[in-house]
Parts: sequence; C-alpha cells; structure tokens
Amino acid sequence: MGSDSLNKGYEPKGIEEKWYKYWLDNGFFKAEDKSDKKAFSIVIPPPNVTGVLHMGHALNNVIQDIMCRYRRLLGYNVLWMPGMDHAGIATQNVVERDLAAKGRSRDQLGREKFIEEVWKWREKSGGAIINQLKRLGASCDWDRERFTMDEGLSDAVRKVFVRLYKEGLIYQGQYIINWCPRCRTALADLEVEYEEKDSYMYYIRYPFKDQKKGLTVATTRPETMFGDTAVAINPNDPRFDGLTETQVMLPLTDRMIPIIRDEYVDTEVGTGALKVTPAHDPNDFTLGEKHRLEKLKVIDDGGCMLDTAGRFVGLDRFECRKQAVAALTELGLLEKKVPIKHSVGNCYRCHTDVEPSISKQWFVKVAPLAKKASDAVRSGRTKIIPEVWSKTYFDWMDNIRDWCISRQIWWGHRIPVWKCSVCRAVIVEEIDPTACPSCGSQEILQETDVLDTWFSSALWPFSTMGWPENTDLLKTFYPTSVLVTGFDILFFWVARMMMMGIHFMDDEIPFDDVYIHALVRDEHGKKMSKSKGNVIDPLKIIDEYGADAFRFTMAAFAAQGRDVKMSEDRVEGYRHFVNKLWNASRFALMHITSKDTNIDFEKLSLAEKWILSRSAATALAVSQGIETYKFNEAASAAYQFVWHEFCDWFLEMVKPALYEKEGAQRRDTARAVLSRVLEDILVMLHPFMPFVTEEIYNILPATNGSIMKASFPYDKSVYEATRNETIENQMSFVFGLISDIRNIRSEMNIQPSMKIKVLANTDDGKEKIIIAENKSIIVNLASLESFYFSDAANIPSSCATCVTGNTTCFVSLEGVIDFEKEIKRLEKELEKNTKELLGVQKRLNNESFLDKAPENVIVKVKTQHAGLEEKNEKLVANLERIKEMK
RNA sequence: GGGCGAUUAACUCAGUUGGGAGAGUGCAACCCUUACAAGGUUGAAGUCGCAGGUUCAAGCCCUGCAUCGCCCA
Repeated sequence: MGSDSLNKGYEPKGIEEKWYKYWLDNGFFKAEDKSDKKAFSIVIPPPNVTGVLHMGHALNNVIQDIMCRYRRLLGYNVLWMPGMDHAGIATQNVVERDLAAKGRSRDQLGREKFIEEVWKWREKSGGAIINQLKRLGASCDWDRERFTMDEGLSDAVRKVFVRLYKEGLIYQGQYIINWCPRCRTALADLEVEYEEKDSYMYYIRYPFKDQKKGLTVATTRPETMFGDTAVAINPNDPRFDGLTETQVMLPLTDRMIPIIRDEYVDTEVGTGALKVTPAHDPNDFTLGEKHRLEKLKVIDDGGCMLDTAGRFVGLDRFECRKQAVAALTELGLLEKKVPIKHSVGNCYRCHTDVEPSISKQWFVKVAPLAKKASDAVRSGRTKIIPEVWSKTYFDWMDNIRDWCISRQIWWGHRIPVWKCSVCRAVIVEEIDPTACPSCGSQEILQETDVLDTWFSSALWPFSTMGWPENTDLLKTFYPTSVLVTGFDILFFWVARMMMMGIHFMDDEIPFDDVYIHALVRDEHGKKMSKSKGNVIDPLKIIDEYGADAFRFTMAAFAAQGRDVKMSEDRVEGYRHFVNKLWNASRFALMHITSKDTNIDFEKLSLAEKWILSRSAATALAVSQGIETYKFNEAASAAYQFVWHEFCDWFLEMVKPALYEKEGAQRRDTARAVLSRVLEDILVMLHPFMPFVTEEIYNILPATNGSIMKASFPYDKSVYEATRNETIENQMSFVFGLISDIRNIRSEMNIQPSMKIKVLANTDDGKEKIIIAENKSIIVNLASLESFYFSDAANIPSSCATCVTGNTTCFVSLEGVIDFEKEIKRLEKELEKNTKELLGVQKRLNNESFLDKAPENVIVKVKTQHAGLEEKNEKLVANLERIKEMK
C-alpha cells in the first residue's frame, strides 16, 4: 500500500470508533476464566452511577489501560473488571430532585415505589460514565460489568453482614455520629469534610445559684447550650482552687447543672470552663459517658430545635443561635464575642454543616479487621506504591474508630435485620425470615436503614468475581495484581477492601500492589472544581486532540508523588507527537513492502545496527517504566526514541539507501530494518496510544491482524543480541561531528542550500575508520560538497574549525569567512572547555580525592581529563591559526 | 495542633545506590531540503528556596528556617 492512501496529517475522528468497535467485536478485551497463561487482573475503582467522566477518572483509567494492554502484549490472560457503585446518598438526591421538580416527594411515593423510580433512573440516565470510559479506549472486559446493587453483589453484601454480625463484629448502639440534616442520614467520620470558616467564640456566663458571678464558658455553638448537662473544669487549674459551688444555673432555662472535674479539660483553651453537651459533641459524649451525664438531645433530624430548647423550639439551629445570643446579651450574660476562624464539618455530598448528634446506628467493630489489614502491608504482602503512602495508611489503620454503616435512606442494601414485635427477638439472616424463630410470630419488622455504599464497595475485588461461590474466575484472578487509585479514597475504599478481603478470603489479600496516583489539577496547580470554573472536560479534549494524544499526555505527566497539572497546550504538544509518528509511518510506507520481513544481520550498516540497538534499549525502558509504575519514564523513553533517534537521525540516514543510491541490496536491508523498527515502535507505543498504532499497524505491509495480538518487543535474548553500546558510542561520535559542522554553518550564516568542503584531520585510527565508513552520512546530513582526510600541513587558509573527539574538522569558507566571528566563536568554545577542564583538574589535584574515591570514578575522571586537555590544545591551535590568517 | 509533600531554565517537570544538571513547551536566528511548517537546523538561558552540617565529593544525606500545597484532629 502506498502513502497516497494516507492523509498528510493524522485525523483521529472515525479511526477511534472504528478500532474500538473492532476490538469489541473480536472479543480482545475478554478474560478467560481458566487458562494456562499467566494471569493479570485489575478491578476498576467503580465510578459512581451518577458520575460523569472527569480528569481524575481519565488518569486513573488510562493508567489501568496501559498496564492491561501491556500485559496482553506479553501474552498474559488479562482481566480488567469494570463496574459502578450505586452511590446511595448521591443517587437518592438526584432522584429526589427529579421528583421535586414534578412536585412530588419520596414520602408520597413510599419506599417500594421510590426504589422503582431509582431503578428507572439508573436504566435511563445512570452510568453515562461507562460509555465515556470507552472513548478513552479503556479495554475493560465489558461483558462482566458489575453494579453494587446487582443480585450477586447484593447477596455477597448480605452474607458479609450476617457473618460479621454473628462474629460480633457488627453491633447496634446509641452513639454520637455525624448527622446531615439535609440528607437526613448518618454519615461515617470519613464522609465529613472540614472547612475553615469565619465564626465567633462566644463567652457566656453560667451564674451560680445566688445569681452572682458564676463560670464563664467559651463556645462556638451557643445553640447547643440547651443540651448542656454539666460544666467541666480541670481539677489542677489554680483558677478554680477556691471554688466551692457544685452547680451552675443554665441560662435561658430553669435547670441547674453540675460542675464536674476532669483532667481532660485543656487549661490553655478558653476560660478553663467547658460546657458539656453529650448529645451534640463527640468529645462531650465521651466525657458524658465517663461521668454518667444525661444525654439531652436538643436538635432534631432536620436541624431544628426540639422542645428541650424551651421557647426556642422549632427554630432552625442557626436562627436559634442568633436569638439565643440576643437573649443572653439582654440578660447581660454574654461577656464578649471574639471573631475566630475554625473548621466546620460539612456533608461531603451536599456540604450542609454536619450536626454531631446522638443516634442509634449500626457499626462495624474495625479494630480486629484493621490489625490484619495493617499487618499485610507491614509485612510486604501488599505493597503500596509510592511507599510514602504506607505511613498514612498505618496511621489511619492504627487509630481507626468504629465504622458507622447505617444510613437513613432508601436506596441501598437494606440491613438484613428483623425485630419481632411480640418477643423482641432480633433476627439476622441471609434469607428473609417469614416468622420469628423464637416465638413463631409473623409480626416481624425489618430494619429500615440501608448500608453505607462503601460497605458494598469494600467487597468489590471478590464480590465482582462471583463470591461467595468459589468460581474459576476467583481462582484465576484473586488476589488481583494491582489496584490503581487516587489517594483521596485510600481510607474510604482501599483500607476497607483490605479489611474485608483478608477477612472473607481466608486471609488472602485483595491485591499485590496498590498504586496511588496523583490528582489532576489545572495548569496552575489548583484543584479542578465547578465553582472555580477551571474544569477541563476530558471528552472535549478527546474530541479536539484525539484520545491517543490525551492518553499520552496523562502518561507523560504521571510522575510518582506529584500532581498532574493539565492544560490544553500540553495535549496539543503530544498531538504533534502522534502526528509525527503518523508521518514517519507515511514515509516508511512509501518504501517498505510485504517482502521486507527478514533482516540480514551480516549486511547491516552502523546506522542500522545503531537503531536496532536503540530500539531494544527503548523497549526495555518502556517495559521497566510500566512495570515499576513510572509511566512518565516509559512515555518519555518512547517519545525520545521515536522523535529524536528514529525520525531525526535514522530516517535521514537511510534515505539514500531507500532511494536506491547504494544499490538494491542496501535498499532491501534498509527496508527490512525500517519495517522492523517501525513495527516495534508501534507495539511499544500501543499501550499508550492504542488507536493510531492499530491504524498504522494495519496499513503496514509486513503485519497481520490486530496489534493487540502482537508481542511486546522486549525479549531478553533479542535484547542481548542487538543492544550494543560500542555501536551507540560510535554513532554518537558521527552525530557529534555532524552537529559540530552544522553549528559552524549556522553561526557563519551559510545558507542551507550551499554545499561546503570539509577536511578532517585525526591521529585516532578508530575515529578514522568510523569516519571513512560513514562518510556518505556525514556528507548528506551536514550538506557537504566534499569531505576528505587531510594532514595538518595541508589546511586551506580560510576555514572555520571544530573539534569532535580526537578529530578536527576544517570547514572551508573561502570568500565567506568572517574572521572576527570565527575568533569569537572559538574563544567561546575554548572558554567553555577550559572551565570544564579546570573543574576536572581540581579534583585530580586533590589528594584525598585520589585517596578516597572509588577506582572506577578516578579512571572516569582521568579519561575525561585527557579528552578535555586534548580538545583544549586543538582549540588553542585553531584559534592561533585563525588569528594569524587575519 | 499532628503528619506528609513540594521548592531545579521564562513555564511545566525529570533527575536511580551521593561522582559535577536534563527534557518538553516557550524564546531567538536561519530554512517551504520530495514523511511531517502539527516540520527541520542551530542557539541563548539554572549561586538546583535560604542557612548550616556530614563527605574527597551534595540537587540528592542530616539539622534549622522560609514560602506554597495536601491530609488528619
């Protein structure tokens, strides 16, 4: 096929859809349940069913896709398990909003009908993100797509709940939890986000019985005072040494509350007297438990004051704060209010201020589970990469608090607990009971709460593979090879999967590696957010620049431990790279034919040996980069090789041979090498740029079928046979010589079209041979009229000089030489070289260096020194000669 | 308050176990050379945040400081 069939520039539109469909139709993404091949598996971090693709997903999935495609090229049986989670609160919010727009509420509908509505919504508009992932090129095994509310996964959830309950690891209790008054549900500690806000510290006097004096407490939340059941002071605080009163009067009420003494009270903070509200503050709750204080709830589930707040009943909590402060001021009990900044917790879903509140909820006792999960990482069974995150993981695991798993919503896995209304028995079963097993009554009522979405996500690595059945899939792919995720869900998800996986899979960890990647930010390093308006839509980027360019950008910037700063300019830069590859292939296709498959290794030129050596080195670098999660290193090794070695040098060097200026045999060898290297390039780039590589691969005459069925071009024995550093050094010498001559041309303003004469002088036998053998390359690439060896005596008068290795080139500039310019140029060169030489000399003059530095370093420095000295001498001689000429 | 990370060219970032700093973009000059102007050639540009210390040798290791960012309380 000739190049006329290829566009001059690469146009991704159409090509991407074509190949994605082709891959799907041919089942190339499918994993085998059982296979003799080595297994590689990844479970996708399930995106939220309400979600749309953002940059974070894009990075996350590009990385996974790179690994999966790479492993397939290595011949692995690869499972990339896709799916979504049901996002309880978020989804319920979305559907409720839709209902509200029609003037309806979920309470009007009732639980069953409402859940039907949610399922309808899920079928119609949920999961848009799945198709968006396909635009990225994600090679998930889509036939296996799972959803946390699917039957199988729901069964797993149920089984896990029942087992944990029977093992005593799930319990129900009256504790302080985080309550979202808007979502009207409990939240886990992790689901609360903290934000610095401007607020006030109110100093309120709680008088003693005689109305005189009293204790002043400091608080940011005066509205909770109605729930105060004590004032606490530190027994060691000298300020209260003479205090004999045992009670204070709670203002705005008629209640007397006790003064308690506890060393918990921080004497440095506030007034030293702490109001204690056990029902609305987690620390006060603990203190309340210790001192057996009453827990008086004053704020209801909607954030309004209860009748325990007296005349403030029914007010919103913030309105109550205003009015209570006004009332206290009137009574003269507000001593002062001081502006402060403090962090306030808000709901991660709707950002309403969270109300710590006492409530009966279900909890997982996590300490025993966390211990094992923590040990698995400590012992290295699971490796967290980059390693720094291990510390964060340990800190959290070692200080973990029980996990509140019940949510007061309808969309989710309903807790499988029933209570008998006759004998009060509690029934916890995998199969819905119809009657109470204790008394036989049929009046049993199921718990109305559902489970936290993360409870089901925690089972993801094994529930998606068919657990509790012992499926072939589990046997083949569990534990998974690696989990790829952002650090923002290290606790939410990774830690919980570790706990559940180990507990339910016979102590077997869920993944060998956990790769934590960075967050994607905007070009200024700011977090992308809708409110800031700096969100870049990955789909728009793909539309404009193509998925390949976008993917490559992601990979190139995904350095470990650093955020990815995304900007369109960068994607554009990599689109140029895609185009470069496209055009290099277009060029190659003008020459190679289906016959050019065998390389005659006896007939290779230096340039051909060199490009094969570099190709082998690059394949190894790409392979190591991917395997060690250094995707940026893999990407830049490939980029550097393709653009600056293959295109810039190799293609230019083989042109004469390809155009048959060196005979048919040289032409055929050049064609075969070109064909091989291009093919290797395509395959090693395929994990990064699947579409364009597949397109070109299919056009190449010497290839058959899909690139997905090709083999990755790294093989130990091939590498050892082709990698040759001597060849690489020889080639570098030739390149250096060409660049040095080009430099003179440029500095001396010689038109590119003008061919010039160059003489070379050297005593170095090896360099002489290299030059002689590659003369035509030098002539071509430096645009020379002639290039001969010369002895020092026969140097023409007006020429510029350059020194490469041990060779001096004399560039004849008869009639066009500018002596001043050449003198300046040489002086600059000399200055640079001298500076380097002095640095090296200084080290060699240092006795302790010679004494203490390792032998190989000394040898290296000495060699360096000899080279620099030689060059210096030559430069000085050249400079003197040109000065005489003038 | 506790912890973590960052600070290297104008910008965005690489930099392996310490052996004398690299890339891409941008900039400047020249070029439509028959794959590519989404290109080519050449060039300029860095007291590696600051101050100490360890070492023959520090961008890299240690201590302190500054600025920015993140996580947790």
